[in-house]
Amino acid sequence: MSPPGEESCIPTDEALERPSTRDRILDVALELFVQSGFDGTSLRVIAERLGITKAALYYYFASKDDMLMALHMRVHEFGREAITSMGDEPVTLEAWSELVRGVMDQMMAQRKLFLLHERNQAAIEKLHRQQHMEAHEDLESNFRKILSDSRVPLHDRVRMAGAFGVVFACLFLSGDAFASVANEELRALVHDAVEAILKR
Amino acid sequence: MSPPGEESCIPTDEALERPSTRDRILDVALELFVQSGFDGTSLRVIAERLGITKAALYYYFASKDDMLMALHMRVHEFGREAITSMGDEPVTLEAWSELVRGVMDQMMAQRKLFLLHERNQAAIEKLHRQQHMEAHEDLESNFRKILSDSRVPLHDRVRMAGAFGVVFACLFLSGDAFASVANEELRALVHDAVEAILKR
DNA sequence: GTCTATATTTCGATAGAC
DNA sequence: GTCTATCGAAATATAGAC
Repeated sequence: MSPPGEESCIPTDEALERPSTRDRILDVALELFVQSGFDGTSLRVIAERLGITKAALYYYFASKDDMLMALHMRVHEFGREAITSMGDEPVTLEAWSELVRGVMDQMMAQRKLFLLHERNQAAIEKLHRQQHMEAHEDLESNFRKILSDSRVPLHDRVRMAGAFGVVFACLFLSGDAFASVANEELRALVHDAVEAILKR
Repeated sequence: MSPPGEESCIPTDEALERPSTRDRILDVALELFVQSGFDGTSLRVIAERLGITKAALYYYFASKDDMLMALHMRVHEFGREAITSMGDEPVTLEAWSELVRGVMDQMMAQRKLFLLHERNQAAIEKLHRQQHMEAHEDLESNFRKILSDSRVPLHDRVRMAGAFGVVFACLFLSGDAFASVANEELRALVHDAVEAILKR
């Protein structure tokens, strides 16, 4: 009993601790949700890959949706600071360039988490509806809100959306076309392209 | 009996004919697959919205997958000419600009069809696996093949991917942020942004 | 914490009348 | 072409022993 929620990570014995069962479940779930989609992944295969049974999963998660929610929350942490750093004043192209660069770094570091969102939009939106998460403040809704800010010239907003699209296309839409390119080299090339689109 | 396949459209009586039941089914399915995802849409709700029963759907389609496949094929027609127009010689930035412009027009005209693909990648990939569609020649696989062509400088390939991302972000990732903008105005602004990224 | 066993539901699909 | 009725499969989720 007393199923563990999102426990605070108090390192009891230095950096010796292996990932908890809960985290191992989430790692496997993330892998499979990206590969086969949320709906295409049954609890049975998740359990099988972990070497446990379906029922054991329910000790850690109240439902399958709960797993998706836990993974969804992981992404939030990243987007939060980046987005909230922009206040309510109109965004400038220079500030946007800075933001896009930061988001790109996070996307490269947490590739799978962002792929999860790209490939399971329907399932995640369903979650949002069920849990009445109104003022949810996630990355893409804030992204869209900024792009709707009529105080910023339309020309600039299109460039801002486009700059983000450059990153998105190079990291995700391109599949593994750039997989053989070193991270630093790709980062520099993408950043130059972003600059080209945001420069006046 | 004799369930109708993809019939050739011989206009029997001028432009008088209303959409066939088969097409009405596909229209509703497209709407719902985009809204709730393929897996999140049951045949029951499709039938209900059409005012018929589940069983009636099977007169027109052999399976639910068959519906998705029919919609998938609709997109193919668009991408084909655009992609096959580029032969096997290395793509230039100028040719790519032309191609991106054409794809953008098709995306604006057939928005829902492209949304279907963006939001149901997992389901469509599963289709491809089951039907062993190897040399499938669809839009995104050709897109990725071109971006992997090592005869083109990496710098240019990143720009090409980015240019496509600009379109993608402005039309899809931005949601309805640009919904109030006239098509022609948006088209011009996006194209300028694409030019900025493809210009040497 | 993990198991076996089972309840419950929903969905895709089929059979056959009309 | 569309219906009623039903099948069979697979999934999520629960109960309770260990």
